[in-house]
Amino acid sequence: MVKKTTIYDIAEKLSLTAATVSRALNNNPKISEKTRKLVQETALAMNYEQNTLAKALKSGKSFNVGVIVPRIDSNFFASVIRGIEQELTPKGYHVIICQTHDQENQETGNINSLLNAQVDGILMSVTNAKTKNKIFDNISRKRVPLIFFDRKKDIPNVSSVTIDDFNGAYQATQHLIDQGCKRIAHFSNDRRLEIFKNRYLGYKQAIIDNGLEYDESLVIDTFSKVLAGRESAKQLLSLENRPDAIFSSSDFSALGAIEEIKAHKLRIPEDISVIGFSNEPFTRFMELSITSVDQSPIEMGRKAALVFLEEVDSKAKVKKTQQIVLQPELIIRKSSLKTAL
Amino acid sequence: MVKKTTIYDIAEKLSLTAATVSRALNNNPKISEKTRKLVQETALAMNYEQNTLAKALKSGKSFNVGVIVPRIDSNFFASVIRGIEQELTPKGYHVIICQTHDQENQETGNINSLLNAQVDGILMSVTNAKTKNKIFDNISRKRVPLIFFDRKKDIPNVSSVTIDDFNGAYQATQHLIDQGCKRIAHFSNDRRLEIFKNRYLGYKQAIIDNGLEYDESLVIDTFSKVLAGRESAKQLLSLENRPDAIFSSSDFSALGAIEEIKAHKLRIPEDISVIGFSNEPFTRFMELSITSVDQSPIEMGRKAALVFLEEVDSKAKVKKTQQIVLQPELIIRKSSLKTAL
DNA sequence: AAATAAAATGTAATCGATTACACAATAGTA
DNA sequence: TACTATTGTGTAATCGATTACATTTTATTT
Repeated sequence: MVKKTTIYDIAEKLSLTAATVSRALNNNPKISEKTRKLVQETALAMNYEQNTLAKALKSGKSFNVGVIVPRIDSNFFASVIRGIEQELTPKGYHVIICQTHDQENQETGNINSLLNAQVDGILMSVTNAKTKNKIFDNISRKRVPLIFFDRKKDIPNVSSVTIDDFNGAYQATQHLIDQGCKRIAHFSNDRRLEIFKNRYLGYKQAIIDNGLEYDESLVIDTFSKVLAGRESAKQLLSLENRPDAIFSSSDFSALGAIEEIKAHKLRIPEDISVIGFSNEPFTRFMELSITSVDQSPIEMGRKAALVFLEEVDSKAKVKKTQQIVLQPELIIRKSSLKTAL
Repeated sequence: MVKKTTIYDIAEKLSLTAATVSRALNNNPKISEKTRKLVQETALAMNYEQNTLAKALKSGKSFNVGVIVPRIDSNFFASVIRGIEQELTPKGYHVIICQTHDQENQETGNINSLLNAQVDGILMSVTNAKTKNKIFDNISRKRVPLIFFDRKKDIPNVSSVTIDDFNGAYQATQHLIDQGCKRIAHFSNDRRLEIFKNRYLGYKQAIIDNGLEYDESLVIDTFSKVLAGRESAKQLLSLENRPDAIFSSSDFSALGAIEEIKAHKLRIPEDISVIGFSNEPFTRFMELSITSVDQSPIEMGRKAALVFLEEVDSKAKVKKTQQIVLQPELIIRKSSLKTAL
């Protein structure tokens, strides 16, 4: 291991003290311009690089930020992370990414690991399961800023950046109605999570506002998986009065539904229209492109990062909690468009 | 900020010294069973948690490992990362993920950031561009283990985990020939990267071994993008003697080719067969599922992590460099299968 | 020139954990 | 009992950077 240059080495070379060198490098005002320049040039010449660990130990900051997501191989979460990076990297933070794979114990483990690694903050999207609040108490006890994005929990004093799922769902459902659909089914998911609850509520409200009949049997609880979507579609297609549209809370289950509908030799969108949620890239790639609700993930990540930056540098005793809500956009494609544009 | 429990707090409470507490917690043999138990119980009761920064400062290790990939929103890289996590997380390491977005300056910046953050190792897949070796000298000068996966560079003393791209390409091409294809085109990419060079060579060898004519004009340099694939396919379809198959070095450009072929009202695989590379999930999802070469990314990640673990703990003066090569698997789907199974 | 203010630098403690070395307590032996 | 091993703890330095406080040097004022 090659010995790295420290401020002591620089100090010795210039017959100064480490304190002076430290101040010169940090542009402390009470250092002469001459010394500052001399030190900085010498540091450069000696290939000096600050030991971030020492700095972190002293300052109590690690300049690491933890991001916990259900998975990274979804375009949505990858894009949120991209947005977070865009704001945080320039500020010197590093983003440590952890995946929960939607498992509660993984979530708890991730949080513990991150806290143990002294992260300066945690930005997360919670898992499907209803996690015990104990671990979150742990975070707040340590005064580590916690910011939820997309999938939040209602915890006092925790900020969040979400989209208006209700409105996204309402728009999608309204579009289906405008296209002439009368019996619109909905693929829901764990409604203990606000995102799924709100998508369900937006769907229901649009049905009611348009004077259509709200039929509980057309609401199916399923998962964000292609196979789950197939199963749920099969269930719907076996109804004696089958639906003429499906609004899914997930692109993946929407895809499964499309596969199943095709397997039944029904036409999309003529016989059954389909809309997904998240605007995953494949919805655009498909031969039969899928209408979906875009959640502006980059924007979401950036906003979450900005909230973190505010909180982490805040000395305020009373934290002002923010609940930012972004507006989603319906991207209309073939799977729901009966009339050519 | 709530004051965290330190070993000094425990020491004071038990009228011991920090040294004893430290040893007791680390199961140092020269501590009495009684003291060890007492200390550990007290630590538990006081909610003691080790300050990893202090430990890292002292040991010179950060227990952070950097992983650099072109992008995380590709199933392949996300899966490699998953494999790395599987091996490293249980050993107490944290994985810091950085994306280059295939840009050389980002790559250099990422490496610098990671080195600055004192990572204990860097696992990476290099960018397309031919990066100057200077930055890599930097890594080796610091004695930070560097392991390449998938996209490597030939640098002395650097281990790598790759797949046998030559063989994967050979298998794919052979399969096309077995299906009766005679004029097989190839979408290549930056052949300064070994993966693309080897896929090209495997393709070429299979053509030659089967006594077919190797036609340079059927090899197109393109990019791993849907649009790039469309453009390249358009180029091929305008040839007077157009190909009857395309073996693409990327699933994304294969998808683009399929779109273009369909736009020309040609049938797949009857008129033109298509094979991709990487086995991205969408290749399975498509209505017209795409034959592709699976690279066992999880396995690749795990292997790379194991190599890292060996190197990081090795006190050996002479590093034994490993070049691990995994075997790919051809996944045959509709886009190339003319005869039903 | 003397007195005072301002600027630059040095001293030393601190962050929390680890560990070589020193020393004390206990056990074992003659 | 006295003497040597053995085992368990304590002391204090260390990792590298930061910073309150003390001290010295330089600049300004009268």
